[in-house]
Order: sequence, then structure tokens, then C-alpha cells
Amino acid sequence: MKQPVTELVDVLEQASRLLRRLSTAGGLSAAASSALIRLIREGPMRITELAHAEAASQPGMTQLVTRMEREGWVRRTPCADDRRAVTVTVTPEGADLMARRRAERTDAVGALVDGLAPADRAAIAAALPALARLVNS
Amino acid sequence: MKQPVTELVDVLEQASRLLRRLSTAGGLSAAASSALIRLIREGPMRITELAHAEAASQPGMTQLVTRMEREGWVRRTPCADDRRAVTVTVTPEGADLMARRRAERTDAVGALVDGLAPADRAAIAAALPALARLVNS
DNA sequence: TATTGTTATACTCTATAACTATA
DNA sequence: TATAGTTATAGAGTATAACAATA
Repeated sequence: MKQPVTELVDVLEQASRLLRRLSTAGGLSAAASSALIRLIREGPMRITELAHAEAASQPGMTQLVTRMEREGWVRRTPCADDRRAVTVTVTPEGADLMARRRAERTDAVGALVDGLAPADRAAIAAALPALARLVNS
Repeated sequence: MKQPVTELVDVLEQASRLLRRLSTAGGLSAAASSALIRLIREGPMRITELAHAEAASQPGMTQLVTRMEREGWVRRTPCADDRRAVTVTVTPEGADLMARRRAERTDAVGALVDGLAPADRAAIAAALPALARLVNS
């Protein structure tokens, strides 16, 4: 699989650009939605943890959390065991917004999928588990 | 293909985040590399054309081109037939940088692909043409 | 002294509005 | 008057350096 890797990278890059222009319900930025997805999937966590997980700097994450808190998508709560630290939690409003964004993106991609030939749809469906393992590795 | 669309969106989102953290040779931003990829693939074009193609505003593209010109990746040349317009051309330096970035990303994704089971690699290879049609539609 | 988080500062990226030059 | 591009201005996103409070 030598040349196919090049094609795969091209496809993934184009997919990125496609998604970047999709929806963005309620002014959700890429940085904010990535952090919210993680907080929803992995639960509340500290600024430092979130910064590491998102490959961002600690000050950068402080600022992102500040903007998300201002929008009402997350909440800071002091840690009981360490008074220096805070825990970032997704609010119901933040969770709702992410659900809407997900639905919008699913609709948009679904429309594109509907435009494919049945054989193409089948090939993509068959490759999904493999692709999931690839992007999670 | 109802539930698979949801999975497909998840996979594409994760692929985006994965690529976002890959390489970025020589300080290439996502916006710059997307524009450079297009200019290399489709040839020199005007600011307005490039702005439309990249789904950006005209002033935004003027500024991106200004930054890329300052880095030596592109060149502005006046249009012979319309003295209001300019043509944006990729320099050899810009093309070299994109080639390096592409190689780095191909290596990184190739390493991930090598970690998959042979059946997974085959499934992804089989789906590539379909995925290419999807992201180009 | 080390760690958690914030503030200060600077740069990229992006948009809308106002402007200049040419058509 | 319409179009091509630029300039002005503002806000998001991000980084490093300097700082505060707590461990």
C-alpha cells in the first residue's frame, strides 16, 4: 500500500476542508467543538488535562474555556481537593448545541452519501470500522 | 445507510483533528496550505477566483496572499488584459514546501496504516475511490 | 521549589465596511 | 455604475513569557 497512502492523505485533507465549511451551529468554532466533544465523551476535567488532550497550551486553553464559559457552554468549578485547580464541565446548553451541530453535519454528509452509487456506499460502509481504527490509533 | 452516516461523520471529524496536529512543515497554516494545494493543482488564478474557490472573502484572500507573498510562497503578477486584476502564482519555494509537507504527512499516515490488520488496509484501499468521489461532490 | 491557572502581549486568520483604480 | 483589489478595523484562536496562588 504505497501509492494508496498518498491518495488516502489527499482524501482526508479534502474531508477536513469539507467539514470546516459545514454548518457550525450557533457560532461553534473548530477549537470549541473539539474541546466540547472531548468533555462530553470523557467527562469533566481540569484545564491542564484538557490542554494536553487537545494538544494546546495551558494559557490557550484558559482563554478558550473563558470564551466558552461566556457563551454558556461550559462551567468552571473549583476542585475540592486542590484549591489551585478548576474543573471544566459542559452545561446542558453546551450539550444541546453539540447535538444540533452533529445532526446538521450528519444531514449534510448524508445528502452527499445519497448522491453516490450504491457500490460506493457499500465500499465506504465496509471500510468504516477500519477507518475508525486508523484515526483512533 | 442510516446509522453509518453518523459513524462516517465521526470518523471524518477525528481525521480532521488528527491531520491538524500532523507536521505543518515550515509554519504552513491550514489556510495557506489549502490555497497552495489549489494553486498547484489548478494553476495560477486571480484573487477573486481563489477567494470563491476557497469559500473565503475577497479581503480575507488579499490578506492571505499578502502573508504568503511575504513568506515567498506565491507571487502577484499584474494581468495583461485587465489592469485592475492580479494573478497569484506559486513560487518554486512554495511548491517545494508543499512537497515536503505532503511527504511528512504521507509518512505519518503511512505509519498508522502499517499498524492496521491486512484486512483493514484492504478495506480502506477498496473504499478510496468512493471516498474521493464523496469529498469532491 | 513545583504546579495550576491567569494575565500580558503578539501574531495569524477571518469578516464586514469603506476606499481606490479600472472597466 | 460595476468590478478587482486593498485598507481599516475588529474579534477568534493560539503561542510564549511573566505572574499569582497553592501545594
